[in-house]
Amino acid sequence: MIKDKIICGDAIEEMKKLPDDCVDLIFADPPYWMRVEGVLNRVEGTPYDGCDDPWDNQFETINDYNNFTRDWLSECKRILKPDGSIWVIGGMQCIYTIGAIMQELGFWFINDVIWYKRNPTPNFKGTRLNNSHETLIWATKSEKARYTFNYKTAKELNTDTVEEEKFKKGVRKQLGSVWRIRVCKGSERIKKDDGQKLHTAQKPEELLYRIIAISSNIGDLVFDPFGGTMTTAAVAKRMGRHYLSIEKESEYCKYGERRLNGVTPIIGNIEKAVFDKKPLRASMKEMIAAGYFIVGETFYLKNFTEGGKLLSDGKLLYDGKIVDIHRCAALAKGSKASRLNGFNTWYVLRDSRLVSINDIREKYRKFKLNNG
Amino acid sequence: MIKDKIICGDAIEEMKKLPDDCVDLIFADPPYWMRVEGVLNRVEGTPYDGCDDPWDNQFETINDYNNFTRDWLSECKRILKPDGSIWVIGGMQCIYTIGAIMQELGFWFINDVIWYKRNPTPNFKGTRLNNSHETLIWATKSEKARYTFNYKTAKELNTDTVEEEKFKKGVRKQLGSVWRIRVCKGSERIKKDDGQKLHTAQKPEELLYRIIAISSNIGDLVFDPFGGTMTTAAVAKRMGRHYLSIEKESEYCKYGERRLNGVTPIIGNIEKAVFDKKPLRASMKEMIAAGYFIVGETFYLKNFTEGGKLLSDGKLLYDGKIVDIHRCAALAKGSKASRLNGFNTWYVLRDSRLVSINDIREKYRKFKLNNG
DNA sequence: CACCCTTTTGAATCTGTCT
DNA sequence: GAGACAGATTCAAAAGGGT
Repeated sequence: MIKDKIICGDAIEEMKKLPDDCVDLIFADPPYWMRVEGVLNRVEGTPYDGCDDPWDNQFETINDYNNFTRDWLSECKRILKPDGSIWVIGGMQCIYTIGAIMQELGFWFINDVIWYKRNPTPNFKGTRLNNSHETLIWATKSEKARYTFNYKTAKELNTDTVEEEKFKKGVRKQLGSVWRIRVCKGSERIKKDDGQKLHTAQKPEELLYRIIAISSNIGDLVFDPFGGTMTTAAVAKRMGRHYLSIEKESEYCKYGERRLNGVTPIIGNIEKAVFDKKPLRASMKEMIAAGYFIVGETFYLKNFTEGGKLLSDGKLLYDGKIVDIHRCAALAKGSKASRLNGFNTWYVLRDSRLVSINDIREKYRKFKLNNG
Repeated sequence: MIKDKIICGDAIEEMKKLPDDCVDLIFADPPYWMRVEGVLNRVEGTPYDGCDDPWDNQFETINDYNNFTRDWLSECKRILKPDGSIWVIGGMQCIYTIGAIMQELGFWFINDVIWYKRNPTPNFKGTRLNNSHETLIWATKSEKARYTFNYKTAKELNTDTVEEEKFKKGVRKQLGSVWRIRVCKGSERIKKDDGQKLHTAQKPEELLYRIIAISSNIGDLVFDPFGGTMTTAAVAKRMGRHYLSIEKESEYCKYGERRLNGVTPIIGNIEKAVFDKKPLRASMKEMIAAGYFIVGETFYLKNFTEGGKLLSDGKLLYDGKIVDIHRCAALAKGSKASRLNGFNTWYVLRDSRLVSINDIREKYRKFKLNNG
């Protein structure tokens, strides 16, 4: 499989050369149909294509744009792995068409995400509200897909709803669907040799950083059909992912190669998604067999209330009934719920002191990790 | 024309009975088609009382939903005045379908607006990003529509990007497309006589307040095809607009009537959009005719420098040339500009003291307002 | 009345893996 | 594919109750 490459060519034609189910993550920033001027533009307004190209003429009507959208999305769906996911970004001119076609093609939406710009261009004319956001759609190929979502890593990155001071102290909240991110400006902006900016719609690296951190793992292949300034590829490489980007404009490809050559991977906890690593499975039954719990011993609540006697199958005898530790937790606490997390509820006596069964489980997991 | 009424019946059928081009503003909160199944438990185990409305889940396929959407939007387009506008709200499950169909029907998008919820329901299971927004589309029937947009009123209402303290001091910034508004909870929520909430998706009054303040004027007719708890009608009535709402559920209509009976109009500067009121036109010529200026009198700069003699057509004789007061201001101040604002430049003698001609114009405007 | 602590609740496509 | 079972999971705001 081709990877870590920029392909200079037409997105749809080049995608057709790729095999089925070959990429883990797609980020797409497609051209959009601006009906005001009848010119095909990127979000924020730069012309997408040279006007001498006959490819332009396909976009004379909204119907042509729909067909184009359906074509590239269909190819994306084909090359995306069953458990992979896709992000598409767009402004109000195109995102509704794109979203509707995605649903028509069977894509299943995980979230739509708002990029709420910290420093949008003001609307000088005062004829409408200042357009200060763009929309991203995050989706899978099907409802059943078990997509990568590094929930805790996302939480770790959440600067949107936690004030800066609290954030520094380590306070983290569940990440939401509105992301406050700066527009790409200053030194981040790729300049041509003549000092002019290469592209007016260059996406900020922070946006791609979040997307890749949240929805992919180290070593995954990140694909971008409309590579542009190669932000997707650059951030993917920096984060230890593989990349593959298609771009039609040879000038963008040239500067993109140069940009990618300057990127060195930096792999930290976020990149490795260590917060989301799943612990070893540890059933009560096997912990009893390993001697970490003793059949017949009493389980207590934190306040020393007796909560049941341990049976050999890992369940508890409580009030004459045999129930699992989670159900028993709900009963003992008088909860309306049928089950509560037993590991956060129960304590046992060790050296005359109460010890959380969760702590004991952690010890067992370390043992299991070291001893096969 | 029917107005200030709740119509109990099917939205599409009842709209068909209304004439063409009869409403100024539409707010539509259609069924979202959430596709929720089963019971969702909170972390503590209690069930979440979400959207179990059969009305929301009546659609079998995307095609059914598309057809329904196309039907009600078509009727909305027909009854909306040529210079009116429409707001439609939806979540990620439906807004892309809605937006695409609106564009297909020829609606012209002014803005899409994000309702960024201050207190969204968290994602209890950590399965995806916390869905903390809904999307509104604001559109007209055609590109040519001269829609109402109270720009300065919008700015006046902007609490989203100005910190509270500065806001209190009167600092205002251009209103953007992301609105930070609380979810409707607590005492604002309409309760049934048994104490249960009437409706699972009651919209906050603040949201409607902004919409109506920004995109309508006193006396306009505000229409809502899916009235629900009648928030649209209630806020419209409070703001001195006429209302017309359709609702299928007779229970909602009953409580809606009760709610509307309790509403008294409160008309302030926001409601009247005074910030956006254009001042009366007042030409020099008509002010001379009304005796506010005397032909032949001298116009002075603030420092008593003579700046020209007033002619009968309202122009000034300056340095042997006949020029208008704005051009003359530039000449007299030696400015590089060809024209400066003459009303801020010139003074005339009244009772031996210099008086700004702008103050005299204000007096004249007051007179004109009171005397036709 | 002020303050503090607890309880309630909001348009939600809301579990994963092994047998 | 169904069933068993292990394991992981929430935030802001307002209402209500007690001191």
